[in-house]
Amino acid sequence: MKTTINQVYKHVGEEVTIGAWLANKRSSGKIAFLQLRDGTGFIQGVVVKSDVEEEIFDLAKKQLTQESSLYVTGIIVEDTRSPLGYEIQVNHIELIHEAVDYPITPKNHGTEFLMDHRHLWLRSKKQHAIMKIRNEIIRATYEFYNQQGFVKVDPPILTGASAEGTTELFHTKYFDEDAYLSQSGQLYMEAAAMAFGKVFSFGPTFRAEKSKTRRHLIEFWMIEPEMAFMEHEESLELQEQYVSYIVQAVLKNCKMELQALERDISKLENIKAPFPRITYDDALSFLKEQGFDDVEWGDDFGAPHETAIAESFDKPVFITHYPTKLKAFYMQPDSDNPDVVLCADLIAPEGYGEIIGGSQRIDDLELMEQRYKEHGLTGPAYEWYLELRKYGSVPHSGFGLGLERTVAWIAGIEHVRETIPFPRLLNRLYP
RNA sequence: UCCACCGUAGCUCAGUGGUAGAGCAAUCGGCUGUUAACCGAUCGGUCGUAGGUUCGAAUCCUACCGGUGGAGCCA
Repeated sequence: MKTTINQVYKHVGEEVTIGAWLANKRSSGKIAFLQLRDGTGFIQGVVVKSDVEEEIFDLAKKQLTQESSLYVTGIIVEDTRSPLGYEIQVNHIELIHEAVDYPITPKNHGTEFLMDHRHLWLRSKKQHAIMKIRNEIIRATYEFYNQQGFVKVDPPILTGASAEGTTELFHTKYFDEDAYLSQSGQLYMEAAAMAFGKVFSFGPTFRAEKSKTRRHLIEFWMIEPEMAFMEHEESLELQEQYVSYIVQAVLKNCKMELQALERDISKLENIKAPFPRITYDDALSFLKEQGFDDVEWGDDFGAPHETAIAESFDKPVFITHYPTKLKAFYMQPDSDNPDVVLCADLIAPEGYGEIIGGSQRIDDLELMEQRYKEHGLTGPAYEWYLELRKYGSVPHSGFGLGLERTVAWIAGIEHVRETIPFPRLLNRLYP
C-alpha cells in the first residue's frame, strides 16, 4: 500500500511503500540507516543485513547516493529514538533514479553557495519547515478574512503609475506606453472596498530600490485589506486580531516545523490582541530618554530606533500618528492636529522591524485634490482614484502586511531571503 | 549610492614575505542503533582578475570584478 510520511502513524505494523528521496544515510557492516524525505516529512528507514536480500543491503549500503529517488517498502514501527516517533523497517528498495554528486552536502555551506543552489536547497529540512510555515500563514490569512466577511479582490500587477510616488518602480513597456510593476495594490483596493465593503488582496509587489539588508527583497508578497466604513482605531483592532490569528495558527499547526527551526515558542505564545500603541510623539520622547540624540520631530525613525522601541514590549507595537509630511499623500490628517495623520506602523518584536503599515484614507475630495497638488501628482492615471471621492465617498481604512517579514519573525529566521522560495535580491535573479 | 569586511580544493576554512594545508564531499575498505555517525586509505589547486614592489608574493601596494553585513528607503 502506498502512503506518505505524514500518514505513517495510521499504518503501524503494516507494510507500506513510500516514494522518497534519500536525504542522508549512515551505515555500518550489517545495518544501514536511510534518512528519507518525501515532501510531507522526514522518516528514518532501517535496513538490517540479516533481514533483507543481499542485493538490497548492498544497494542501501553502497549504491544509494544523497538525493537519489526510490520506492521504499517496509513495516512501520513506533520508535522513541525517532523525532517523528516512527521508523520504517525496510524490506525492499526500488531505485528510481541515482543522483550523482549532489552539491549540498550535510556539512556547512555559505549563503552565496546555498542561494546559487536554491532550487535544491529548498529540499533541506530547515527550508522545508520555513516554507510550510509560510504556507500556514497564507492558509490562515484566507481563513481569517473569509470568516470576517472579506472578499478577495486581485489588483493589477502592471500599472500606469506609482501608488505613493516615493519608491523606485520597475519600468517596462506596455506596447507603446510606459508601464510599471506594482509596488502596492492599495489604490485599487480602495476602489474594490467601495464595491464590496471589506476586501483583501494577496499578491507580489516590486521595489526597484538598492536596499541591501536582512529585511528587504526586490520582489515580495503583501496582504492588503481595505475596509469601507472603518476608521483608524477599528482598523488597528482588526490588525491585532489578524496578526494574533496567524501566530496562533502557526503554533497550533506547525509544531514540528517550529521545533525543526528551534524557535523559542514562549515568545510567540503570548502574541494575543490587544497590542500596545504608542504615538510618534511618545515614541520620540522614549527615544530621547534612551539616549538617542540623532532624531528630531519630523524625522523618520531608522532601523535602530524601531528596534529600541520594539524591545521595550513583548508584543508587536503600533506606532501611530506620524507627522503628515513623512507619510503618503492619501493619509487622513488627525482632526485634533492636522500636522499628524491617522496611521500606524506595526513593529514586530525581536528586531524584525515593520510588518504592517496602514492608515485611514482621505475621503474628502477637496482635501485629496489639494494633496495631489502638494505632491505634484497629475495626469490621467489618478483621475479614477479621485472619482472614488466624488461618488459616495465614505470613511475607510486599510493596511498592508509584508508576508516575508512576518514569516521571518514567526519562524525566527534571521534574513527574509530564506522566507520566499526564490528570492529576488539586489544581486540575484538566479535561480 | 555610502561605510566595513571577505574572495585559497566541489564545500567550510587555516596559512600575513621563503616547498600549497586541514575537515567535509567523492572513491576504496572496516564497523548491528546511527543522529552533521565514526575509523583507515586514496583523490583533489591558474590562491577572484590585471598590473606593480621584491632575489622570492596566497601573503605587501594599486585598480577592477564578485560576495557578505550594515546605512539610507521601505513592508
